[in-house]
Amino acid sequence: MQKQGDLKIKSYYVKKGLLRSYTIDDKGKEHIFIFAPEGWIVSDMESQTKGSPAQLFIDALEDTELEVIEKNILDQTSSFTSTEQTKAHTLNLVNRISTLQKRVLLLMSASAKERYKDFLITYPNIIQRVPQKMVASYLGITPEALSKIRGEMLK
Amino acid sequence: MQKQGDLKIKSYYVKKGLLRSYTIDDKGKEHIFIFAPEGWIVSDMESQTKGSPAQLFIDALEDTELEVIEKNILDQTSSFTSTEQTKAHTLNLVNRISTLQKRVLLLMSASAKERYKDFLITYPNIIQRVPQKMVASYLGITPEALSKIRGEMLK
DNA sequence: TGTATTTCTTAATATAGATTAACAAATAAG
DNA sequence: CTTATTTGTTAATCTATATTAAGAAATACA
Repeated sequence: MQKQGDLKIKSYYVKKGLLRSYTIDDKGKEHIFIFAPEGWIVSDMESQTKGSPAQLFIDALEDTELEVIEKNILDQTSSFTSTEQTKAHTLNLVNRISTLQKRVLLLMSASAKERYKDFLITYPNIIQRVPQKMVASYLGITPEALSKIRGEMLK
Repeated sequence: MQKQGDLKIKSYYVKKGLLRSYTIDDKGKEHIFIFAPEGWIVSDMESQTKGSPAQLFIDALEDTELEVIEKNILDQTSSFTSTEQTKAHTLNLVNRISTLQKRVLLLMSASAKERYKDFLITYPNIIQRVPQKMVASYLGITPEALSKIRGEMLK
């Protein structure tokens, strides 16, 4: 009984609080993939398939209450999951792909200011809750650059 | 019988040839998400869930032979799919997420030259098969910038 | 409380990559 | 073939963002 292709995916529903999921690059710099405030779902996913595309970390930026909504869907040992669960799960993955694709597109085609505006729409009233340097880390720019952009936008 | 959450996902195995999947941004510029040479799998996915994150196009850069490997997994009408198929499908999605995440990370943390090197590793011997301007489009830089980078790398 | 540490702002300078332009090389089309 | 169109190169200039630095504001800490 081989274990190849074994996948661990856990998804959490954020009932209260705020999470971030991020990586650390070669140079030791943090890069935030998503923020997850109330109502969002985060997946803690780790694929053994390819050479690991840098580990993902998740941590709480506020006191947070979570609810585990699915677990180890593809685990070879514990086999049975309902179709409903599978559907919900797949929907999750597809949404995640959409989000990431949009992110790639924005990084390739939009200026830092445009990306910041998109951030404000994607995460309304989160700006008050996270330090600006983390927003910068999400946007892929330096805190200084973000500060300047915000300054410009006040006119 | 409602249709909410209806998802269409088709995946193709590339037996021969070469595909590209790309978007067109507001400014009319093309941005390539992935190349798919022999042995790769492309998903033509369209989620009705959120405000469409820009349509994805797929087309062939060479005469290409495809094999449909899964279809409409979550289609509400045709319900039955084997667990095996579901697993393969999920694996697909997860791989796609890994790839996209790596892409986001590279766009945020690496220079154009570093991304180009990564491209060469990810797609060995594809450079001969696609026009340079498409590689540039994949990297998120201009053809001029890529030309310059290639020039520098020859020393 | 006051002091230390972290975060944010502002400004000067540096740099990667965009833009523009002109030309060369390759490919397509008559 | 000959010409027209697309693709790639090179170089000059411009611009967005990084880097560095120093001070201000906020937060944590003793």
